Amino acid sequence: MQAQCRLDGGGGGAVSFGAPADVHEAVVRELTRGHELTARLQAEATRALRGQGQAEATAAFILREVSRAFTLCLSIMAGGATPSARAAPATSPRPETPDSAVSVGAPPPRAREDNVPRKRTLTPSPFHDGYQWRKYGQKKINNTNFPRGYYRCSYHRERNCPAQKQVQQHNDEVPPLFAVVYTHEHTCEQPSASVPLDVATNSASGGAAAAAPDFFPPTSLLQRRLHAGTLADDDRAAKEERERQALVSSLACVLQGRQYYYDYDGDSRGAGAAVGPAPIGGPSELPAGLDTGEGLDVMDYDVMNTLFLEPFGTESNFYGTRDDGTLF
DNA sequence: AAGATTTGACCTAC
DNA sequence: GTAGGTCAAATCTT
Repeated sequence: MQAQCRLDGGGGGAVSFGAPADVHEAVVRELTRGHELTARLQAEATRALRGQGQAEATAAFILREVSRAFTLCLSIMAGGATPSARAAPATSPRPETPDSAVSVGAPPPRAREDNVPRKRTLTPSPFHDGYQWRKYGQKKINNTNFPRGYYRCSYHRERNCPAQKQVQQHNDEVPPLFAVVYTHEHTCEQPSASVPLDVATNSASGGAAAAAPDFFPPTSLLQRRLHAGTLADDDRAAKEERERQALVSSLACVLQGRQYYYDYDGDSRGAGAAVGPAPIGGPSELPAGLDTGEGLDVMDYDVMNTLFLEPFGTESNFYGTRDDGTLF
């Protein structure tokens, strides 16, 4: 991966951390966020470029490579296990956690007999991963503040797809983060598919295909009506507005957490030129337009820069905070 | 009416 | 016995 991230634990470093374990945790956290954003961008790009032939194929290819790079880095951070090695947890250097591919600091889930490899991640948008899910249970988990929801693929029955995931709110912040645990791989071909997207495994192929992205609601009735063209225009407009607000909210959360803020130069937009990144404020200050009707476009472009263009560009693309809280 | 969600009961591993 | 995961009837939504 060509992205260059200024991240060290010393005084001259980008972000201050204490023990090496803190650095490790921070790296895993950022990689996990990056991976999640890549998945979401993949879904967005799929929708935006649908039917545009070469552009669609090129974007899909590059995003798969970015996703694969995140996966590899996460595997390395997990202790040297490769994605394929996750299928054999007995050989993992960290056999104590069945979902050792990604650790987010939450209590490890109870061990299961089936030995199914799991992937756990934190995300502000637990329901947007390109797949359609159906909730089949909810459980209050001991020593946690939030119930855990159990979901399986909407095509579990009709296509015998074994994919499942668990979603549990992770913190009290606004907007909140959610811990998502994926189990099993999708084996179904979901409708409106054009680009494979398997967030659970990072496998770009594997026969799993992405449905049209959706931000609301968690499962599929509204999506199906939209796909079927049975949604009234008013409903469609309302849904688009909810999608827009959800996207802005969740992306703002991610960017706030990272403190990666970018100036947006509207004149250079669309020409393909990478806009020079610049910190424009503290964690509470969002890029201009985020809370306006133009927010989505700005965020789309910034996320594209962050994940798509700049990893292949120059250094100095990443920002953090000094010990005194100022941005650099 | 069909499909999704909720929720208490049940199952199983520890 | 306890806790996590799943089932299935009841309820809700469209």
